[in-house]
Amino acid sequence: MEIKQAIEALGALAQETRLEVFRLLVTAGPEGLPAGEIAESLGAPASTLSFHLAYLSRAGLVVSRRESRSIIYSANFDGMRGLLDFLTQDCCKGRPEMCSPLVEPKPAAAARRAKTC
Amino acid sequence: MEIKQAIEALGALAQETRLEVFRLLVTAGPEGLPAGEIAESLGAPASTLSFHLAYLSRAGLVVSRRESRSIIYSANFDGMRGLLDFLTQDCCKGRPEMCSPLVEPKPAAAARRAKTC
DNA sequence: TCTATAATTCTATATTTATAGAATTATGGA
DNA sequence: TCCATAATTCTATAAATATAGAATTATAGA
Repeated sequence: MEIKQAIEALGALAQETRLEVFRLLVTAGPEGLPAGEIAESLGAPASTLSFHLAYLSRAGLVVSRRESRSIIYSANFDGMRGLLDFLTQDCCKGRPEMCSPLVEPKPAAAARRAKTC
Repeated sequence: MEIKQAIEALGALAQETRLEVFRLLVTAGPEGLPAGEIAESLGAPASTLSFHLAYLSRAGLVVSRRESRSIIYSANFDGMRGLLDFLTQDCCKGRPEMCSPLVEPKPAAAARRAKTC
């Protein structure tokens, strides 16, 4: 991921409503949620949400698809992974020891990671 | 890291000059760089840089110390790690498989991570 | 103490972002 | 085709951010 793209993604998440939308979509998984449901869930007007969803979409953090009259939004995990990679490599540039272990919230995480090693 | 703090850190990095400052400070390491050198290095006026450095500082991504007449800024790796943890846990909430392996740039990284497992 | 240096804070201005009602577009069913 | 629903785009306005010169503060050396 290049720097311009990273800045766009960072800016997309640097706002309360959008970060909440993203979190909501992450928990919703690949099935996603229709725009209206997201707006209702956050208690914001449809036009405001539409603005934020477009922002997240431009940033590559969510994707959308039409399904009958609804437009379904879902988290773009590849996009998020791209951002995390950018930050990690940026942060660790030349000094990898300073940013790892990246996550160690509870034993389960360590076990999970052990699998991939 | 809580959500307000994460938004501040994301916002701090979501701007070209500040992201460049942070990258510069990461490569500079714990010794850091004086404010003037950072400004000169980026070709921006001192007052502009001061504004951005204060922003990064508020966000917990850099720290400063006075050294004679200079003020030395350095990357706060703990702060950055906090942000990465927040994002990773947020992104992976309920579906950890979607965001790992987080980094796999070259064999060295895998070896490095293997040590921590 | 006086002067030069390093940086910040003050101030004004320009730019970008956010909010939300009104108007518009797209879809599906009667 | 006509109507209701789901969303977006348009528009205006408010709020936050970014830029940079001028003034101020802090430190060190002569």
